[in-house]
Amino acid sequence: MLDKKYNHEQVEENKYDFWLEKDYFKCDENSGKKPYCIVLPPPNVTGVLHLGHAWDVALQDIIIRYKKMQGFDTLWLPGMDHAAIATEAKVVKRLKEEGINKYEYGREKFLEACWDWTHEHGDIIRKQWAKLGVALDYSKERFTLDEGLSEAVKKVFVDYYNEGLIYRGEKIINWDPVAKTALSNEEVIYAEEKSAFYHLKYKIEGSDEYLDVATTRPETLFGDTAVAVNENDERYQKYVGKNAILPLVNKPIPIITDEHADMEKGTGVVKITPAHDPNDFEVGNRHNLERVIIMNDDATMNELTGKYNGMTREECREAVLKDLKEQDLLLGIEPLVHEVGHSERTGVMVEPMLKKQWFVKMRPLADKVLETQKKKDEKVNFYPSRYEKIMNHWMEITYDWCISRQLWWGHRIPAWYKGDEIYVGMEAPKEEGWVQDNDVLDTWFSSALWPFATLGWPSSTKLLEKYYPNQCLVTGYDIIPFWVNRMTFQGEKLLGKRPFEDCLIHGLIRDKEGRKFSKSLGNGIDPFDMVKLYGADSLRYYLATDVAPGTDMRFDEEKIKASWNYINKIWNAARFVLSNIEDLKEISLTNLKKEDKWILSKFEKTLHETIKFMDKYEFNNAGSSIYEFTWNYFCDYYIEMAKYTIGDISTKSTLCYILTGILKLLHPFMPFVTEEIYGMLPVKESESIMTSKYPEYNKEYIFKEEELIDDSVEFIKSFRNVKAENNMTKDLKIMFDTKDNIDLIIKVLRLEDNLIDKPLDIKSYKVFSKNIKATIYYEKIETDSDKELKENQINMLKSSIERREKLLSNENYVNKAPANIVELDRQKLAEEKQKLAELLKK
RNA sequence: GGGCGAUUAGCUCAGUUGGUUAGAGCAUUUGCCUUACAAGCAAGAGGUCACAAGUUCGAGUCCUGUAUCGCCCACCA
Repeated sequence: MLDKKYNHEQVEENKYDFWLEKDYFKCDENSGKKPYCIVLPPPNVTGVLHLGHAWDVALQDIIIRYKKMQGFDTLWLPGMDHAAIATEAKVVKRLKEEGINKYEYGREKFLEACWDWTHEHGDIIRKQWAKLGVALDYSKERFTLDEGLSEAVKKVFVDYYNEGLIYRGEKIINWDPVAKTALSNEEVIYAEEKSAFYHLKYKIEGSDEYLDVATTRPETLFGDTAVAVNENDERYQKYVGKNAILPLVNKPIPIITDEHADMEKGTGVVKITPAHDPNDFEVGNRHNLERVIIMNDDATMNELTGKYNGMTREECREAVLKDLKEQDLLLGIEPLVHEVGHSERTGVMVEPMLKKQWFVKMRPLADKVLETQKKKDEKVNFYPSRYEKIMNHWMEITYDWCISRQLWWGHRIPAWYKGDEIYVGMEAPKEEGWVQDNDVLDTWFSSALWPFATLGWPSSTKLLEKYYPNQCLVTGYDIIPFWVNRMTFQGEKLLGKRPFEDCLIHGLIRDKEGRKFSKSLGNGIDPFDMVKLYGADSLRYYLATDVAPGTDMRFDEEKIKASWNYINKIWNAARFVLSNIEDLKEISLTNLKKEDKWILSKFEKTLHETIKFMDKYEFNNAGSSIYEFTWNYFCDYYIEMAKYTIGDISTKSTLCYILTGILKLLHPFMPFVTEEIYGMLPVKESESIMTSKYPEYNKEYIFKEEELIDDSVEFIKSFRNVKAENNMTKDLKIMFDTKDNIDLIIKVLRLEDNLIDKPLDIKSYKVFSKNIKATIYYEKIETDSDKELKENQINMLKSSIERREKLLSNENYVNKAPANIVELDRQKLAEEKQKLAELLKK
């Protein structure tokens, strides 16, 4: 006998180990079954799992368990990401707390510390996955920095280099002066900041005239090597060819014309700093200007800035402004709010700087994706489809990807230098004197290979053959530019096929007020606190069903409680069923009663809907569909009715059949409790619900309406309504005009002692459904509120009848609207008229 | 400067191709310890679907515009 209350702790204990022991999570690449593969977005080993991860894996587990039960050979491949810059920052911080400096410690020992960190957090993450009950195939687990991935990464680098798709070049890149590394565009977060246009006086050499140069970054003037105006700008033509005097420095720099100078913007005069601005860099190239780097790697000013040497950017700006003012070179300050780039990881203001870095040439790779996305059967299908636009747009505008990072934790770049010579290869050159590049690759360079490198690529393995392309990828929309896009162009370039057929995108989880979860706000919620309080099943069900696909979610603990209540409801329904079917030997759905047929029909309808929603990844809709069936039909009606025929084989069979069906439909959402209850069924097809078959839509159990009890249900509702609205007590009397099909109604409504067969001469109330009619006799003094209620009812009926009559007299409506809709209106009208007549009679 | 999303009951959210009187959970009101469940049962109340105009017999749903909020993208000196 089950406990009276659902005990999630007890239910969830040991189940995961049982599944693992039975190898239920393992794929079977040698089976003839159709493959269904998802690779898990590898969480960073930086930390532990948060609510967002819980959401992400819950969705994937639902898909995997659903597909497995449907007979697919499922592979859900787990793994973790070494997260180069993020992990390195954590390890640096930890060492610092121990008084150790990264550089003094040395590369080798530092990497050891990183591996220690990785193993520690990897263990925690695996335990967390277990708590959530996710069906990951650990025998295939990978790490972005493991041997296989490293080989794949090297191969891509070498091949691309030989093909000209990877090159080393000196360009303006985003420099993180805290992490002291280059960043890609995607790693730069733009945020609005209060700033100003500073109008600087650049005097014309040998004249009293000057140019008004507006800039937001006066401290970069030391790197100016020209001043540009537009060639069509008549205001400044007379100065072109002359020199301007660089303020403070008093160095002459040429006044040039360039298309970059926009007459409409600012004063139309722009200072050119080729080593610290991407646009100016281009201008510099066009005009062969000198590139003067004026900052150190930590973004302090360097020796080229003279007395400002050693100042931070901010200090230097203050000092420069002060000095400019003193020398009457500051024309004005115009307040301005603009977007300033910050490092995604360290939060520091990014410095555009001229650096020699490695790049991936993006245009040909991106074009291939744009081409493929036009082909219906070859494209990545996004759910919701609008996210496809984000990827396509990115492919259109993307430019070369800076992949080198001045870090230690990661895939070291397979390039060696000897003087001016470069060697790129899988192994170090044999000869003496070659020195390997010190840098590592962007962490996303390896994760971009995740859908196939984890399956053995570049070797042609059985896994790769069977599970590539993956069937689905699940991730948040914030990861599309970093990861989804890059997997797509890499997969299509390297394997000639999309990496996954479907891409299910979910939103971000926020706190109750709609704010992002963040350390600084201190609003974080540990999902495992929730697991402890309500169980993993409750948390998963909540996460999977709360919002429509692709939208953000506001965290609400009350809803997890509601999920718990739902499971408790299922638990108790199971308690009733199991305690009454202990002696059931087999399910026999013959000699069915009307109510059996009714619930079976409802179940088939629910199943049909559920499958439709599951296949579209609309778990919220699938969830509601199952919920409604379980609670409102099975519990509220069928179980109540079953109590009166519980001895029948057909009743027991139907109870068992429906309960089994509910458990199966819910299993992907709440694996633990469904496994627990499934294990107690007297008749079942397999040891575990995980290896049972998902129900298939069966028209055999769709019965005709006249064989069902919908009409009785309608009568029951009508009776309860009249009884409650008139505050009737148990001593009401009722006379049935209809004699057929009323036994069940009498039982459910407990009317055995209230039946009479002759009218009484007291106040009466009509109760009826389409086919069943009865009169309640109940004497009660009518109060004002009763009268009001009745009047309201009459008025509502009258207005509804009026509306419908008008509608039905509209020829356009009757002719153009579908016949069944019109017919329905006619029926309703007739019913309403009848009801009104009954009410008015009294 | 482009693009996307949101706006529906007190709160959090659903509403598929336009079609019964717009739904759910929580909260709320009334009545119930009915032998699976009081974390429950039964019955209610609660919404001019942000605004305006349009198409249509019919609009929460489609078209146009507006407002507010949010997000993404973009080299605005």
